[in-house]
Amino acid sequence: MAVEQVLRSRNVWTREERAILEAAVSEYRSFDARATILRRGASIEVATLLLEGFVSRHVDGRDGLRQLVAMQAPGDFVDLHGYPLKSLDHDVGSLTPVKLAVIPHWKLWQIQNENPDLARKLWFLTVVDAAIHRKWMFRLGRLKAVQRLAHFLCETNARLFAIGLSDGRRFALPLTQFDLADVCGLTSVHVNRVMRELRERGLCTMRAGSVEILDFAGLMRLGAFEPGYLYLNDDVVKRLSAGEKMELSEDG
Amino acid sequence: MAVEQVLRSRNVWTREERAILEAAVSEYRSFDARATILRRGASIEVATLLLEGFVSRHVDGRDGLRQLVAMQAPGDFVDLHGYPLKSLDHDVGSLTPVKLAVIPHWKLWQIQNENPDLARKLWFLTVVDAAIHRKWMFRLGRLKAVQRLAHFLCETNARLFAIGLSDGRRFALPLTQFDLADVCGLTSVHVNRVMRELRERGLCTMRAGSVEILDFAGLMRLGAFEPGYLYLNDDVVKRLSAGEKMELSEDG
DNA sequence: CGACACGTTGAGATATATCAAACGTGGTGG
DNA sequence: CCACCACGTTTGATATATCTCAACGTGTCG
Repeated sequence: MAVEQVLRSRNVWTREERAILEAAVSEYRSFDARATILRRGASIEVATLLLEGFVSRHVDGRDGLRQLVAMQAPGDFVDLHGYPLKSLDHDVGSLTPVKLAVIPHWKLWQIQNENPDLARKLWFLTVVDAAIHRKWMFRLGRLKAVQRLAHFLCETNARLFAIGLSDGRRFALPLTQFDLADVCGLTSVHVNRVMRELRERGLCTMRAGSVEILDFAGLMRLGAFEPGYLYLNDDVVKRLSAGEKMELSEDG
Repeated sequence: MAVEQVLRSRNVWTREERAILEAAVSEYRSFDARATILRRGASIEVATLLLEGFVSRHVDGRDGLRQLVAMQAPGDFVDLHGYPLKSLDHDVGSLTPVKLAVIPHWKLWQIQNENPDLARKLWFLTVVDAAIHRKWMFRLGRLKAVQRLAHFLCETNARLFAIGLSDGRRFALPLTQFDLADVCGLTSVHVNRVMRELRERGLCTMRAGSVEILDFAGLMRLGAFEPGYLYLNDDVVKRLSAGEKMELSEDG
């Protein structure tokens, strides 16, 4: 059912693998918006697949300093890093109401023993996370505020496009300007001014949790965005730059 | 020989696992300082273990913008992410003269099939990298310049201590102020002023590639450094905070 | 209607970048 | 041995990006 469905979006799983993963689910969970799903340091024994909604992974300092280190969309595992690590170094929280599927680590261990091919795909997902982390470091360390926002919006558009949650130009993004600030290492006040600049330059608007990209090429140029690091399928990238709407394939 | 040796430092490998990894080495390589080891986008078929020297992993933008995303020390794999990814999203270069051991991906594949326990330890290494990436994001996004340097120096001290390359207070760090700037998302001019501040506050000095931490507790406090995200052994962390010199164990 | 969360704007403060120059210092060639 | 150069460090003056503090607007929900 739901798991099978959500795993179709990315083109990485075979039908058989989707079935194995679905069979490994021990439990389904739901959370309200803005709930804490996992607290840093807690030891964990399950992996969590996001079925619906958006999840944030963030590092908190004292003084209420918060840095988002990842935003997860449906089809993503939110804490797969916890399988080799045993406990997480950061917090996980819901941005919207979410539905999750829970897979116990011991079932992943079983999968690892019986199906190394599938194991390597799970490993792959965690290193793609790491690749995205690296781009975020570049963004935080070397881009100006307006470029950081531009880059993040391009990235989000591409990722959501790949799972059918963006048509290539518009998508729902349930983040406040405070959240965007925590993504980009800025204050919410400055995010507000930068969003105005993006609007005035005719690149992009965001109102009521809904993003519309008016000039994707211009936004990509401004944010120095190149999608390679997302490790999406070539055809997705092509359709995205062509502005076509993505069709979900029936099998991988 | 060399591989066996360098893998002893971290306490993660059993003697047998070290032997398996050593047997998987197909080749040894050396590079001069400041050489390019791997270029972004190149497809790769081998994993590389660093035996001697320091390696940088960095993302380059146009305009010569560079952001270091990791610094690797002996015992680290420099491109293990490339095994699931097939091609890397970033560049790898030597900071000093380096010696490397090369393990073909097909041997890792063999290991993955025959030894899932060892496979999970390799996976573990890549997700520890990701955990460090996340802390670097926090550093870049939410800490001030002086805190970023303080945090990086604490981190480096801890990591080098764990492999016997720091006595807990002093270590060789072959980075210029330009490199430190690329680590911390700053300019080299500002790094210079911040290093002076650290010196004047009696926290830390760095001359001729050699770091001396004068007040580790103070430096940790300033940089909000907590070593949990490094996933070091508890006893290493204890000895580090106690200021003891680390002994290398004979077996893991 | 009031309370609350979020967005918007302004004025002024501060951290960091930029540009420019001088200063070691170790190596190299004459 | 000196002259010179390449490279990294140090310092100063000024520019700019971003933050901070404060206020006000706007929509939603009970």
